[in-house]
Amino acid sequence: MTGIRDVARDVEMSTATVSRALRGLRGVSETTRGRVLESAQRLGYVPSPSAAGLASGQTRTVAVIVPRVTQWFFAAVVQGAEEVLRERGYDLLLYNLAGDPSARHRVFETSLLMKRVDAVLVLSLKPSPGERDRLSRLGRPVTIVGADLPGWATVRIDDEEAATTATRHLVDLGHERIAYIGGATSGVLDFTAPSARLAGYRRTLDRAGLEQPPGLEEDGEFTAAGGQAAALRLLARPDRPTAIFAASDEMAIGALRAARELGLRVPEDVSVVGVDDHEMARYFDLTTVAQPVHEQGRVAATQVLAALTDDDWTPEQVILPTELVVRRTTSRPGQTRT
Amino acid sequence: MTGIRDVARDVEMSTATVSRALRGLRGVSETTRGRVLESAQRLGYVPSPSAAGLASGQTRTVAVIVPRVTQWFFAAVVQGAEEVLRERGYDLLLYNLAGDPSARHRVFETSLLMKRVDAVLVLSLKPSPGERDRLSRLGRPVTIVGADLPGWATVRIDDEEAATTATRHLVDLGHERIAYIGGATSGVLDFTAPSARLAGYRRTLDRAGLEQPPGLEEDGEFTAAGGQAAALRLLARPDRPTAIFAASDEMAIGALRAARELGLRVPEDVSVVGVDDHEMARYFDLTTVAQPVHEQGRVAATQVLAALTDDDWTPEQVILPTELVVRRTTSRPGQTRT
DNA sequence: GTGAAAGCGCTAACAC
DNA sequence: GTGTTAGCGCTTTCAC
Repeated sequence: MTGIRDVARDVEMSTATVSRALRGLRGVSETTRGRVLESAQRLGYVPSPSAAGLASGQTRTVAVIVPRVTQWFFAAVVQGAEEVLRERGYDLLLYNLAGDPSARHRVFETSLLMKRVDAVLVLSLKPSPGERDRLSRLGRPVTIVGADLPGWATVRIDDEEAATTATRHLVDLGHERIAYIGGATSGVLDFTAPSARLAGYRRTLDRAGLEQPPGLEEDGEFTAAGGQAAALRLLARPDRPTAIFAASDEMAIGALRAARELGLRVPEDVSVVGVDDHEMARYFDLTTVAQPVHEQGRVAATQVLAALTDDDWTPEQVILPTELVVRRTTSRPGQTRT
Repeated sequence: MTGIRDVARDVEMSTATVSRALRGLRGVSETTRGRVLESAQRLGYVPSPSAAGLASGQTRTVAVIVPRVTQWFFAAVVQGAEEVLRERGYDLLLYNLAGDPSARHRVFETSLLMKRVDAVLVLSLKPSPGERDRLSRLGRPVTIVGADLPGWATVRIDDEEAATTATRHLVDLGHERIAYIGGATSGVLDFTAPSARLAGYRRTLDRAGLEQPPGLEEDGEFTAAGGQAAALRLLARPDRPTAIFAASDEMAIGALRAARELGLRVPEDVSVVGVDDHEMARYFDLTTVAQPVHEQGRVAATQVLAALTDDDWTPEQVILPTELVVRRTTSRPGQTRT
């Protein structure tokens, strides 16, 4: 296993110079650098991250904590982050919280990340005060995607605005009985989206002067199955809503299925709009409020890397734009789309 | 930053004993272990993976190389692998090949993985001879998911059988013009699935004594968009097929959309069957051949960990079962499902 | 622009 | 059951 000493011996230089040359530091003559690079290449030298990490205190690794990789949204954010990390020579350590209830505690409460990574990306989780405390004790840059947490570096969309856009779209079409499918607005799973989207929905109905009969807000757990169950309850009501705003495309897709099961036509009998622009949304002809998913990952990664490099870096809150994408699951009440 | 020496000093023992106690090695009295654990806890000791890695030559990290995390199939395999790795205290380093054409080369051809990870999981990629050479030179356990590579540890389904199941389902329903949507069977992207599934399709038609008019096999690139384009070509033919077997659910979903665009009813005008049982398949009512995705990840991870632990380990080829899931996109030609 | 030397924080071999 | 002693393979002062 050729090490840096072998290269040093080969070019008849000290390991210090070889190390500097290999890492592209200044203070090495171009001739030397050239010879070192050639030698390293020829000898098949591969640096040891453990040794470099131990000596320098930097691991060139970033932890990405994700609730559930199998959800397209998270996978897409991870992919965006991976791209920029890889570009800059950083590795991505994946912490998937799904499937193990104790995982969240292990990752956040024990400080196992401390000597393991240079920075942390947290996706769609709003750390509790205790968890925030731990995170800051890490003494490492942290960026949170999809949550609103003043004082922390965050990347997200304006969830309330997204919900407003979706709801207003339904209002503008002439709907008056508009139901909402969302998720729990409290508990450990409260990232920002559930409450902010609910708020946007309510406010928009308010502004439109629409009454909000009780029972038109259901919990769909941000999954397709949950959305289906929620929609089944909503659509079975005597005062059936003519439109449903689901706070995520996956729940909206579940709602579409519920409608079909009940023999209801979409959009003639019920309009459905979601949020995300999930990769499958277009195959369902789903009207939705698109958000830049991949881009959020890129921005978040760029952010922590900047924090690692710049001395005078301060946490920034980035808000990315959303856009209504009208497809074929929404129309005026009782009408086919024109 | 408290290190192992602080703990050693605290319990008045050597760092060697503390190290042994912390790692649960035998040869430490229970009393000592107890005191060490308590002390470590109290002092907030966190081990340094870099130091441990340097000293032991083990990183307790496994690389997972995936073509594209945003594809549900890969994300699900990753999730399965992550679960068992995490259980056993291993970290997962994600290498996503999508989005960077040079990534594959960098990961396989340079030996950057060598001192970085203890083992490697490769998903749905069939390494070229050169890449295989590099991989074995790593001197680390490697398991390949979704490819058939004698001599290597692999986990997969019987792709030819899966294709046979799907095709025979269509034959049994009475279809005679059955088209196929698959992917390139050569080039760097040739994992086993494309060619094996094509073979299964052809063989089944043969056995059924069905002629295979040319032009009924199309490339859908294993994506929904590709499947849609392929189906558009197939369904525009004068001798329109009455059924389509798509080698992945994502392509099948694209085919469903193509049918809808052309005003064709599914399954009355055209039946469609896929492979995978994608999480969205049931929302499309898609008939498919289900494979245990998550489980393949678990088995693969279990395999490399076994290789790491057992001295007398030999590469094993694991084949997991598939199962036909009949939903509503297939029927007798010209008929609604009964 | 380059080198010498001192670690980084652990683990492992061997001694007792 | 526990301690001593060498490193693991780099990076980083501090000299020159």
